[in-house]
Amino acid sequence: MAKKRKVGNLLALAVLSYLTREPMHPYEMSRTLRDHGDARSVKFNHGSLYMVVQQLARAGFIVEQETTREGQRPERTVYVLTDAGRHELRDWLRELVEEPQHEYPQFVAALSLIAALPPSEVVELLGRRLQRLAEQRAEIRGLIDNTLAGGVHPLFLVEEEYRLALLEAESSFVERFIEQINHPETGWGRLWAEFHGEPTATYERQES
Amino acid sequence: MAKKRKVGNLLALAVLSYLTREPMHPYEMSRTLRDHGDARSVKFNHGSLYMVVQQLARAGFIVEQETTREGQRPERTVYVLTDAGRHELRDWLRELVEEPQHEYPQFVAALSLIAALPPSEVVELLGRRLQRLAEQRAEIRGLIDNTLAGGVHPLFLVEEEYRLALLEAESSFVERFIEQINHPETGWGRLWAEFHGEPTATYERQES
DNA sequence: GGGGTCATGTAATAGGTTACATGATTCT
DNA sequence: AGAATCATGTAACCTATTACATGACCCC
Repeated sequence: MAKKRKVGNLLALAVLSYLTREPMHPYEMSRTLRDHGDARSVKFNHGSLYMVVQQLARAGFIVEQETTREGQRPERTVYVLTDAGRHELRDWLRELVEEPQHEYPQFVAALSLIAALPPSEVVELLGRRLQRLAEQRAEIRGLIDNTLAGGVHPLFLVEEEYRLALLEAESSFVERFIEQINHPETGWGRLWAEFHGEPTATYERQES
Repeated sequence: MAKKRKVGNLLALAVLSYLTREPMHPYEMSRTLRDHGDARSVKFNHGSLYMVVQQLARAGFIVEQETTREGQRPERTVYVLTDAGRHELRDWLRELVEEPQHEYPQFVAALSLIAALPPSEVVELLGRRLQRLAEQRAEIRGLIDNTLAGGVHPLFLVEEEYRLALLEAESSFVERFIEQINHPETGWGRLWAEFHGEPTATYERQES
């Protein structure tokens, strides 16, 4: 499924959504992206924004409203949403909410090739990952609490709650994985280590 | 963190890893990617593979070994891993296992802008998402079971187990989210609906 | 023996990221 | 007043995706 959009970059989705509120010039979008914290959810970089705006204009989803200039600053072009644009926004959002997309997180790739590292090292690395995951969770939790304390409605933080849920799931997974490698009876570590020509002592079954 | 790699595409990681086993020509890599099912974990497309191979060669991680030709088929160039390549593979893998990377899943973006849709619709869409999530979980579960039945060691399926864990977490999250919208006392639906100028009947508190 | 599709690669195009440019403002 | 940073945009470069090309093999 997942139809091919004329403009596929998710930045474009944010732009469309901002323009439903009021016309804007690119720099203001840029500012909003960062201030409003949406840059945590959508990959953002200055250059791409101008590109995306162009693409949206070419596709007829937005149009130039006026070009103003203050003093000697560069001109700022203000854009407005068209009907087509409003439609695209809804349609796209609907699709994203309804259909889970197949994605390629880096950790998945790493896991699929992880046998290339020796198990002793993997266990160590996974341990460090657990720490970092805990830090990230704490950070998000902090962000959520602070923002809520400022009177923001929790609806505007769902994406952070979601991220948090995923991080927790990942942490549990990693813990289980470590145990599976280390388990003295049924652990995978032994075969794995042999395969690497590593000393297998750590994984040796204790025949008492 | 996350240092800048000379070749950043994860396809390159797979290529490096294949080449630790034996020299190969690009088409064989392509084949392996698909047969071995790694294309589920690493975004793959024919064109990009040749590009990545070029980049790896330019970076000195692999070198041409020989160029053979069978009959009138196009030439096939066989590549070997260099020491630098072997080193890059380990270093990269280590990083990916140790450091969780900040990523931008589509659903996160959608959630961050979801207030742009009216709550009644959102609930419906989320319901459909739940179904699809269940289907995907079933599919992965099936894949895992079949593969295990074929005698493959579970270590080579960790990435699928991981995916599964994430899908489960997402499902729970979505269920909770739906409840939060619908909850008759504390639900978010009401304010949200008003904000959209929707009839709020569904969310009206029943003052009996 | 003509129509698919497999094997194998190159070239054209579009997309995204980094670097550059330059007036304005603020800091010390 | 010079340094740093903000505001605003363009251009150059690199990456990735699609399209094109062509001989071989297989099916009916």
